Amino acid sequence: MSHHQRLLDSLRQAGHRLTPQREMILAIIGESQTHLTAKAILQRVRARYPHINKSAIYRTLDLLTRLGLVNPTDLGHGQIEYEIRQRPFHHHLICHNCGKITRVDESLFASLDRKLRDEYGFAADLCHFAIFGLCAKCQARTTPTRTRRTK
Amino acid sequence: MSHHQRLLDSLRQAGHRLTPQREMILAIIGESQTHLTAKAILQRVRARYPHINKSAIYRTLDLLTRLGLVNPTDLGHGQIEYEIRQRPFHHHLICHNCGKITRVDESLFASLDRKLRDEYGFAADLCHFAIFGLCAKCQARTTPTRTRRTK
DNA sequence: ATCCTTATTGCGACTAGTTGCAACAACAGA
DNA sequence: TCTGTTGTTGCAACTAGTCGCAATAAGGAT
Ligand SMILES: [Mn+2]
Ligand SMILES: [Mn+2]
Ligand SMILES: [Zn+2]
Ligand SMILES: [Zn+2]
Repeated sequence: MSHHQRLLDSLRQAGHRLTPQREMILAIIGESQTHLTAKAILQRVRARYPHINKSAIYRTLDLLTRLGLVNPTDLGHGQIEYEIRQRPFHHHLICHNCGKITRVDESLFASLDRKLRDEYGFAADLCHFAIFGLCAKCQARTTPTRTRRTK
Repeated sequence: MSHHQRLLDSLRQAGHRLTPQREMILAIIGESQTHLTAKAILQRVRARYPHINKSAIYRTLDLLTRLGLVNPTDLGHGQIEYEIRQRPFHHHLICHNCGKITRVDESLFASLDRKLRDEYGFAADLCHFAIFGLCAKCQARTTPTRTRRTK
């Protein structure tokens, strides 16, 4: 069964209607190998279905998020970006200074997940985090010798 | 030295000007014991200084964030909320289902911090996370006995 | 194939947040 | 205290995202 078909079925099985708008949005997110903004999705759908409105995009993305099919994430680009939710999960390390984004595996969060369950009984959604900080290079640069101020 | 004074000094020492607008915004965030939205801050500043514009609020909050003095966080209420950054850090567990917010200590992230440094040389800003998921009560409710569908 | 219920849509008006620009005012220097 | 530089402000116009509502159409039932 195709990836796209799996998404359509999830929608129907949750009791939602399958509209051409939703089908196209799902096709675009399902095919994409990268994070997509709502604007990018709108533009791509419009290419084949000019009538579509941005509300349908946002409402569909919201629905898919509630169903656990996509992850909305703020990667610091000024708009939310969407990505299909797929195992194995992954996260992103984002450098405040140079903007470099590194993809990391979900296993990093295993111990945090365990602690949250054990100590708080909390079942956390640890499926797509954006973690900001300084990459190795920028740490070296912004703390050169610690003797002289950078201006 | 007062809490408020410490914030003012940080601004000046970083080479920024101390305007009455900034002073009032800092006073309000510094005194607040809770997360505040930009709107709430604007309203409180306006009470004493009616002329102030929302741009000054957003720009000041942005500056304070860049200087590491406040944390902006999306707690799922539809607006960003701001809070003074203070040690010890803390994070929040937020239940998708009932909205309950639990405060947790920064120590939870110690092992993640270590792993990111060791494996990626990444110095993460782990000072104020919002972690969504299901609280203990809501897990019990939404997965009752696993034998019968909920509707 | 037709009908009916109601979920979903497009639309327009709204809120949250950002940005370019000209006027203003902090503050360093004299 | 006065002056000049330039960082900061208010403003207005903009982008991102949300919401209420009337029109539409999905899909279950007959
Ligand atoms: Mn991703
Ligand atoms: Mn907090
Ligand atoms: Zn970097
Ligand atoms: Zn709950």
